Amino acid sequence: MLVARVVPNVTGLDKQFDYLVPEELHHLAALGSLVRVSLHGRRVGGWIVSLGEPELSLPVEKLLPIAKYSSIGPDPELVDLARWAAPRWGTDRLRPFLVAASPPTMVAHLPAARRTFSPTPIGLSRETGVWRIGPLEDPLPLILNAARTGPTLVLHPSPPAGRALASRLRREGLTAAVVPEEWASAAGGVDVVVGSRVAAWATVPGLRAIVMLDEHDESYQEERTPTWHARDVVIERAARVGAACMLLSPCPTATAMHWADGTARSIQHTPHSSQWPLIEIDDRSDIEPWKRSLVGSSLIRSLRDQGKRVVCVLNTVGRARLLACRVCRNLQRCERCEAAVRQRDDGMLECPRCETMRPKVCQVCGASAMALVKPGVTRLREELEAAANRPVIAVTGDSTELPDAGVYVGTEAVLHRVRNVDVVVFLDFDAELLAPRYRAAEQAMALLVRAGRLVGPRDRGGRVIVQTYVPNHEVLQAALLGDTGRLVDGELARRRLLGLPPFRALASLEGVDAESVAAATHLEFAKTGTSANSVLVRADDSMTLGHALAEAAAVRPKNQKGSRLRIEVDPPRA
DNA sequence: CGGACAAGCTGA
DNA sequence: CAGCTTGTCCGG
Repeated sequence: MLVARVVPNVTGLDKQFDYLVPEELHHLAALGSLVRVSLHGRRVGGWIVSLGEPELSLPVEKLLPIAKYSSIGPDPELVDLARWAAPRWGTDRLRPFLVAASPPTMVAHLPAARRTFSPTPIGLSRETGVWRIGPLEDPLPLILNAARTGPTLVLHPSPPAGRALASRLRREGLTAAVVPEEWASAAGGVDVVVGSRVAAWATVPGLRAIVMLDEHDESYQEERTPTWHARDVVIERAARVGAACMLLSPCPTATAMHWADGTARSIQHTPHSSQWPLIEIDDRSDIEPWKRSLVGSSLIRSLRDQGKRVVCVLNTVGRARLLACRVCRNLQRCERCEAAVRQRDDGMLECPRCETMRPKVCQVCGASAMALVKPGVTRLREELEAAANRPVIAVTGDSTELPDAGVYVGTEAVLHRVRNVDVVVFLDFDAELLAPRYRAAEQAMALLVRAGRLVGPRDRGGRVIVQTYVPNHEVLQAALLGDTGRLVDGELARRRLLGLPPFRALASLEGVDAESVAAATHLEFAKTGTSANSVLVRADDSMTLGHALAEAAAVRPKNQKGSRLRIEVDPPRA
């Protein structure tokens, strides 16, 4: 009697069930296999997560047989990795991780291996670590080196760029598979498996090396809970199978650098003067604050250079985030809750806290002439157009097809939407540098890197202009000199002092019973903001944190309707 | 999640 | 009290 424990592929059902493996499936059923089982009278899909279970929850004669074998599933190594990842990100569910590790469509047979290199027995441990490379530097040589030692997994933050990389590797004579589309080919065996975040879970037989490109990129973290991060997954995975793990980035995160320090692995530096774009700091600190406009003189020069394509970045949406009455000079606030109101695209004033709306009329004197103290993208577009003497396009998150123009303005999403750019201008970079988020500095640095790549090398005229009131900020100085290494020591010292990651672990809880669940963990926690629905929990390490959260969330009193609890471990915006 | 079943509400 | 809605429980 062979018994299999199955995780059903059903959301909201975090239980595992035992089934008998029929005789005719003995040769097929493996750890990770995708099967169909009948559960409570319906047929559902699921994964075999263990076989020959010694302690059954029910007597064998009560077990149902597995109804059907569906597909080859994740390698057993990845089922184990999922068991590690679940508590790491505060859950007891394996399902989200098994989904990530599974083929998108059923796979009956694996294709034969196609490898051009025979795996060598030599270890690659000396390659393991963080590689700081220039933003404009080609990572291909590093990838080829890794691939020469055996099957290699390459992670790229953007799926299209990952596919392009796979084509380049094929042109170099290597076999490559892009996951999840070519999951079966990857599982059959190729030289290089390429993919984005979810590729951290790809089945790669004989894995020898993992190369993560742009480790700093935030798309490596899953937005839905569990909020797993591909960087932490590949570090653990590489350690488990004895593969090399190379994290590449022009601006590695403090977490990556701490890992490199802690495991005593080498951090490689490469020279990169020519691989840094030209960054120009527009110091605005000598301008009287009440006279300031976000359209500075350096920006105006670029706008009037009709041959240049210019992208302006401002992270304020709508017409304005802060307004003052031109007559009585009072700052405009919500008549109900007193929060400062913002002006929407349609001109209405809206409270960002309680959503109360009113027309553009001063709540003190009734005048309707307003000064836009903190203007948004919509207003800036008009101002830029007047200064540029040519059309300016506002790029919002949802605008689909972009009209062709010489000048664009938008939130940082504009950096993902526009191509062939000569100049990127950050209108209010201090909002990024000084944002009240513990990762603000590295996030600001990552923005400069993205902008730098968009405009290309300095000898082709590419330029990034940064308008700021804090020109000596260490992020700006590091960017100016093309040396992000100098940032890390200070950043790590600050994080250690404040008890922040990577030295301690954080999770944010959101929902009506956030506070009671936080209390049940017996960990340190604090309310964030004004609402009791949102708390931040802290522990000495992420496993302690995750286990405590998974336990507390599992036993929480099943509250009435709408008691959704969102657990975000390693919250990116905290 | 989704089916089963029980308890609660409504209208004649 | 039939006929319907709403809530709670449970699955191998």
